[in-house]
Amino acid sequence: MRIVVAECSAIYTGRGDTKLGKYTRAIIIKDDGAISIHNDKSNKPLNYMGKGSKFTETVHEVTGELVWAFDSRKESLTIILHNVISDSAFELGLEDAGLERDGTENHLQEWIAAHPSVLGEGFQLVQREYPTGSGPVDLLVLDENGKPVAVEVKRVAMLGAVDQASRYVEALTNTESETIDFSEVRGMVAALDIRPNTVKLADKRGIRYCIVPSSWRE
Amino acid sequence: MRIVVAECSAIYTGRGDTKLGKYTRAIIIKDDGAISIHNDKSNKPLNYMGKGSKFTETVHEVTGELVWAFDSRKESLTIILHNVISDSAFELGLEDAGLERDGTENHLQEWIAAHPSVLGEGFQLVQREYPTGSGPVDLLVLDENGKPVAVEVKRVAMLGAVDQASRYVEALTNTESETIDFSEVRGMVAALDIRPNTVKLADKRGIRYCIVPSSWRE
DNA sequence: CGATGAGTGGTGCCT
DNA sequence: AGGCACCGCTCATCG
Repeated sequence: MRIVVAECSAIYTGRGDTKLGKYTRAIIIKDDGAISIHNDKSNKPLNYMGKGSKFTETVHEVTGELVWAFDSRKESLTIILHNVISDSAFELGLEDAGLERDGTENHLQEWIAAHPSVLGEGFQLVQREYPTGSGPVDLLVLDENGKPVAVEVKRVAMLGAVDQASRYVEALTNTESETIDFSEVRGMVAALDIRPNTVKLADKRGIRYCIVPSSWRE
Repeated sequence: MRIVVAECSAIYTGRGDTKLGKYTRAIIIKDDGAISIHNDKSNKPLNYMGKGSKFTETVHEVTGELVWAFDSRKESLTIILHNVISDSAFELGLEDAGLERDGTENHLQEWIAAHPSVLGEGFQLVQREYPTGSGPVDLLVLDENGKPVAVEVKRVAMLGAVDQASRYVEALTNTESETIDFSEVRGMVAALDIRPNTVKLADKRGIRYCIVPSSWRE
């Protein structure tokens, strides 16, 4: 990892276009080729480029300043180094095992699949990631009457979760299946937290919802 | 900006839970209080904490290692410094003007507002960011027959864009207004690029769509 | 402070 | 490689 502190400017073109005026910033170049420009605020870099870009260093003909260009297939980032203040490198190694996550939506989905009764008395799991014409739904379950319910799982449910559930119901209705009658399929949102506006929208759409107790991991 | 290179471990609890095993990494502490832990791959930090967390430094009773704790209302990040390799600070200043963007969705929205005929012959702008009961819609326009159309603007439209348009139509239908009759309001997606599945969903929902020519900025 | 949506979102999974 | 949805998304904005 190389860290260059310099007064610099930058221009990016690609998915969008951005310009960065002259100021002192830190430029971080990682061993895998990823590069980012940081000021002294927030975690996100101002400009960046993923690994795999082609690096070329040139010297500006007139000013004599260093110009760094990072080019990939569809994007390019050009940095002008007006004044380099510091340039240091550190050997971190590349075998970092990285982050272990727990309590993700995927874990929550697994847990609900194993405990379908939290969704309602007598609910039974049919399948996780059940395919619909509009992407797979997190859980397909049968309610106490044996009617299918498409369940969208979220840690925090907002409006988009109800939209997703609605879309799955829309896609499943009129679906032909040998084992399940989808003519009366309904939608449901299961989450650790559901926002009030989201509840309102769910009610309006006839989408049910279920709050999973926050102690679910025990 | 302070950069500490150290062999470290970390534990995060909050929105999820993560663990970071012992390895050499760079810890970046910015002047606004944001902190992030980086290995030598990719631009994204492994762990991080936004500005405004409370920092406390303690010494582990048994091992004598430094322990850094960053706590905010709902989250906490604890870093154990097993071995500090380097510790340096740079003065970058806090007046950075930051990034100037161009070609954003907002610019596209402005442009369409100024050129409503790209949406269709005889279309007229009513208002940008028109409030609905479900968030403001990007553009409210009148079609060639004077009927209202709620337009969701995207650079690249995917399924969610159709969901948003649907939600605005749903919220506007039955809306009382002195100047506009919303009983027949329709939805529309305007974008530089619309994915095939998104077109299919729009057709099914009766949401119109419009592809803005990529030369729009000229 | 919560609510909502943009972003050069990134990243992983599946077709 | 493209489509699609999750992420401790982060961040700005607006109420």
